[in-house]
Amino acid sequence: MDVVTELREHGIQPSAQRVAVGEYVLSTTDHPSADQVFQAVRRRFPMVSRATVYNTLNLFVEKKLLRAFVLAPGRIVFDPKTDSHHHFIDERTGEIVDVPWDAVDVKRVEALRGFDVREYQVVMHGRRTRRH
Amino acid sequence: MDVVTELREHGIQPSAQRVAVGEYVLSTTDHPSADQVFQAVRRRFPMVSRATVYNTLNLFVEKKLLRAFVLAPGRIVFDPKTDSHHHFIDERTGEIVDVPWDAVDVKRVEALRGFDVREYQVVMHGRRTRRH
DNA sequence: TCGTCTATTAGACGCTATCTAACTCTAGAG
DNA sequence: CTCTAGAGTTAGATAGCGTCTAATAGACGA
Repeated sequence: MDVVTELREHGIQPSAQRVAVGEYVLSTTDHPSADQVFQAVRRRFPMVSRATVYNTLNLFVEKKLLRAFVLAPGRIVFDPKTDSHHHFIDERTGEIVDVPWDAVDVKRVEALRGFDVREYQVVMHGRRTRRH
Repeated sequence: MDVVTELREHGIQPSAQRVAVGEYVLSTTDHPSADQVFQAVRRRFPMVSRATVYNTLNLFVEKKLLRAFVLAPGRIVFDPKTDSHHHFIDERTGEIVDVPWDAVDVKRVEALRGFDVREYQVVMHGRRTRRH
């Protein structure tokens, strides 16, 4: 889908900078950090400022175009997959891989006493044995 | 168990500072950040330095007295429970609560193709409906 | 006691993210 | 079309967290 349309559908005014950020971050599977997004966007639009990229990413998260995922201290990474899925983190490379929701069975989360669980995911650590 | 003994059993030379850090962090269920540990320890030992607290926490993690979790932005959180368990994060207060391993069923993680999963946990977000 | 290795310290540093104040742009009213 | 208010962007300052450095202090065996 067109990025401009996608922004409008989520109630976001599509400025040039927002489209530039969106074109990069909404089509990657790399789980980039905010600064990686900043560097990537600046390659095409050298006048874009750090503040705008951070503002835009936070806006996208607020408007549910992106999800933020906390990987390491001081490092939030962004994920354009807004449907539920799990994450696997390679302990050697730090690489983050999406794991399909159905690949793992999780039961009884909803029945937890004393908690109203709105969302959850399984976070796995280990080593990748082969590419997909 | 005595903190001094616990340190020795994990191959850690028990200095005064390490015992002070250990007495606080090994007996709390609060999931404190490194800086919270620093503030708490400094209340009792005002001469202790930030670097020592950070060094000590990293040493404890390395020696498996603690586990470090990155669950909230910009915050490593330390957890003296070294047995497997899950985590629930209250989206209003940021409070982190341990969830017993058996409270949730997770199946098929070991069978994931292409991944050697060494450890995993379920991270839940939502609202707490009552105290335990 | 001496010497060496370990531990601690204050402060500097680096990185990430947010804030500030000035500016530029845009959309809508008239 | 012009004007204006609000939205968006900007560079740079600032804040928070964690690590590093160089010097000092302490512990332990010979």
